[in-house]
Amino acid sequence: MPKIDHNTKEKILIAAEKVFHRSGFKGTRTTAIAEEAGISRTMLHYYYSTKEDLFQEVLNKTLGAVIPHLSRLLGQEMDLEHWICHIIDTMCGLFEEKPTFPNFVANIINESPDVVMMLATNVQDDIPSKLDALLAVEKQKGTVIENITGEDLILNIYSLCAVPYLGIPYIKAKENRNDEQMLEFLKQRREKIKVFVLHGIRK
Amino acid sequence: MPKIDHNTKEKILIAAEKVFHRSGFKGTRTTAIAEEAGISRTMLHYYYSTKEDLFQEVLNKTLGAVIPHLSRLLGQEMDLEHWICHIIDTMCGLFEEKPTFPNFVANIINESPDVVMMLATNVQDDIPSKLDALLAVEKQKGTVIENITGEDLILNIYSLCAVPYLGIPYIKAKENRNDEQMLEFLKQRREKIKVFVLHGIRK
DNA sequence: TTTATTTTAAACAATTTTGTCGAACAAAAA
DNA sequence: TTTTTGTTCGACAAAATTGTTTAAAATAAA
Repeated sequence: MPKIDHNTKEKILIAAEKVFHRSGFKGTRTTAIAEEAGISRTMLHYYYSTKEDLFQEVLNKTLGAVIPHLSRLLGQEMDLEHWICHIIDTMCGLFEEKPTFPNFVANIINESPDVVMMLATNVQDDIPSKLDALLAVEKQKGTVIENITGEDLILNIYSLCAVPYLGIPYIKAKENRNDEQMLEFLKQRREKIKVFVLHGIRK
Repeated sequence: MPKIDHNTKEKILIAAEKVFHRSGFKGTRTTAIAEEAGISRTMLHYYYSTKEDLFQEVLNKTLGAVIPHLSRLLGQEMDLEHWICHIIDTMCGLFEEKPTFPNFVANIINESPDVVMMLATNVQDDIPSKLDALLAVEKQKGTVIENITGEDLILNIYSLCAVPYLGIPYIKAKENRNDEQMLEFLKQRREKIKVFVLHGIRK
């Protein structure tokens, strides 16, 4: 039995992920995906019947990639300060692996109300509530400000980590950075975010 | 001389702004703009010859709306702390006026390399450098952390202010907020950002 | 070699999206 | 009133996009 060339199918999925993430569903042309993958548009329909199907695969793959990061995050016991650093490392690690992820999230939020509803009802509140618990400990010790919740905190962290990835083309153009310099910028930024957040909640 | 119905033309531009901001150029259908404006698609071509033209008008209008905010911002002398609060109020005020603005910025950055180049070379560095100057004063006094630049700071502020607007549909769905509750959330968030940022740079 | 699978190119149809045209209509000017 | 100018709509043409089909290679397994 002749084997299937998973390589091409995989190439298409990777290209589709890139293009769908950047441009949303309506904004992408299947031609753009084929070009990105370096194959003919016929091949695209050979492995994935329609644009909708391919998008669904991308959606599954992308959301699936978040799960292991989440469980690794939740499976460890430490104090607030260390856990915040842990969250920032995990989040930036995910974005380094999938730099288009923040774009994808922004796009589906504004394009697919059904997916948003699914996420809003299904996504675990584990992280905000764990943060609330750790915050409560520190508040009693008087080491952190009162007027902040776990939800505020995770929103702050997501904001700080995600925006640089939303603006990569701009940040590169602004200072004429090449890919290597961009990575260095993001590496430094991760550490700066840690300092900023830890100070930001300190009383 | 018969008068022109500026009302319809304006309605189209407002609708186009909304749709282009949310979906980018490739992602928007002129039908969606016409529906949003409550007029027929023919009217759209009557006032604006092509989709490209209309997008250009939206681009001009949107970028034009930023100028007064910027000049109001730069025209005042105050210390670091007050100026940071001033920036946050100005930025959130702009986003309140144009809630789709952060989306628009994210879209053109990933869709229009030419606009990005134009912005990257033309946009004033007034704000980062003014922040640098104010930071230098405070660093000498020893009241703020050393390892932060004006660029870091403005990126932090933009991140914190913009992301909630990128995620409005999600934030509304998550807690079943209506429009009024959403406004209240954003109002409170503005104040929380001020506290967070001021603490975040404090030594 | 023979066979089955993968790949491409080209042509094609179907659908969606964009843009145009002409007739009808309204309102102001003559 | 008639004419002119500006506005609106429906029908239509043109272009772009998606998806299918065919034939012909290239490739890998039997």
